Amino acid sequence: MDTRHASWLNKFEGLQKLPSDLRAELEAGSRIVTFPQGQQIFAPGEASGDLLLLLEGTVRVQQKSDTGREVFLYRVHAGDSCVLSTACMLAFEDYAADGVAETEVQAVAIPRATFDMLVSQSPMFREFIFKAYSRRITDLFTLIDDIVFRRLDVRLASRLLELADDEGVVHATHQVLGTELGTAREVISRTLAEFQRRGWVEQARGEIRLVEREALDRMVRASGDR
Amino acid sequence: MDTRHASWLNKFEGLQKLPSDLRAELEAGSRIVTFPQGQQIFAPGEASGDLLLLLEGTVRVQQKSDTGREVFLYRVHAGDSCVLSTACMLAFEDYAADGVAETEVQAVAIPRATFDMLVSQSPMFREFIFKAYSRRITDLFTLIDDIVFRRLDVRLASRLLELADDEGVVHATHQVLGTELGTAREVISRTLAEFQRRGWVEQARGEIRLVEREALDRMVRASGDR
DNA sequence: CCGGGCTATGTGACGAAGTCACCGAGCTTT
DNA sequence: AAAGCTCGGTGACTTCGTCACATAGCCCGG
Repeated sequence: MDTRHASWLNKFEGLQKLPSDLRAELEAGSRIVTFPQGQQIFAPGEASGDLLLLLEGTVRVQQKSDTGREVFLYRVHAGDSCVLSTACMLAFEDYAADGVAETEVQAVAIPRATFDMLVSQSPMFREFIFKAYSRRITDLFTLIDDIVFRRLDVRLASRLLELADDEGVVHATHQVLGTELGTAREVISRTLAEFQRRGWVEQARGEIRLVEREALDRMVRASGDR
Repeated sequence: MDTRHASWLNKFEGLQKLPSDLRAELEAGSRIVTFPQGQQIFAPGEASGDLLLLLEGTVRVQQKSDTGREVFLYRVHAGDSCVLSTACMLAFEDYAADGVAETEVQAVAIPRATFDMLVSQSPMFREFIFKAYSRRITDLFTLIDDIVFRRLDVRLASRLLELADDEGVVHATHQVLGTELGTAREVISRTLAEFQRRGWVEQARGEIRLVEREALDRMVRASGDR
């Protein structure tokens, strides 16, 4: 292994301190893959067989309902591992979630054999994996909590702040925001109209400019933070 | 190890075929514990340090919200492992879920050291654990799907059928059903009143008698099953 | 540069669900 | 039997989801 180049391993906090023999094996026993934007990365049917660690880009994981609507579940960022693909790997029964590349995605694909080897040999790697699982589970807990208890305007305000770019502009249609929050487009339209009326945002087709971040922030803050 | 008595290992489908040396180690390196009904089994603060496998009884896992209300997340049955306790084990940051013994509970407590040993030595045990994680995650997916998309009357009907005993009686207060479904007591009261008006159930303090299981069943069936 | 045809957004009416305030009815305790 | 609790019932109101349909911005071929 070439030790001059910055190994992708350094992107993953839990893996940086792996003993060097395992690092080498991991690098040798995996490969780097890329997906174009919009590509379906995993789906109920097709078991990929690899564990994916994201280097670049984001993957959105969402649930298709029978009724055709979709709920956003969580987002996998660079530096995260996509543990749901291990569920795929184990060919675990019926689940309706699928993962889509939101941007172009670069990831490390660790095949089952390498994965098994590492899990058995390295307590550190195990911890990495288990932490990833726990994190997903706790994320889902807070999502449920949000859906059940928090008001929609607060959730929307909070999400807008998250999604805004450096200029304070969110590039997303009302429809997209709707599925992100598990609600209907109309509700988003109405809520945004209200924000606009208060002078907090300005809207154009496909984008929302945050004019008064502070106001949005205050709204979020006023209801149990997060 | 005494091989005449039925080992608790046989209660767990994924563990029955463990090689006998590992079986022995597992039995030796773990202990059986019991909790009285109502006992808190794990909570955000206290990391128990053990992985629990349930032999008898049920544990309800729920999320406390800041506002004081609670959401039911899932139920751990006999034969399941309580993987969230591994999250505890790893002392994983902030999560607000806690586990309570619904009945008297008997479980196997596997300490961290034994757990580590088994994970590293047995692919079968690994699969057992990973499947347990995946199962929890997919359960949470369907819970979210339910909360977002299914009508409350359908969810209630379905839950009543699940919770009914052999005589078709559900022993639970409206409040309890409310938190099970992540909704308010009043809503449950109203919905049950409607069921009663239709002659599907009869109510007494703290119990609901299902008179027309078929009707409830039909209602569930009529909306995308499950 | 004009007019389809697409996609994004606006709106009103209504139904379903959650919230609040308060009441009364049953069980328990003393 | 009275006090005190838990459980359940009810009306008024708000928020949210759904449906149907209108309008507005955008792209593209002619």
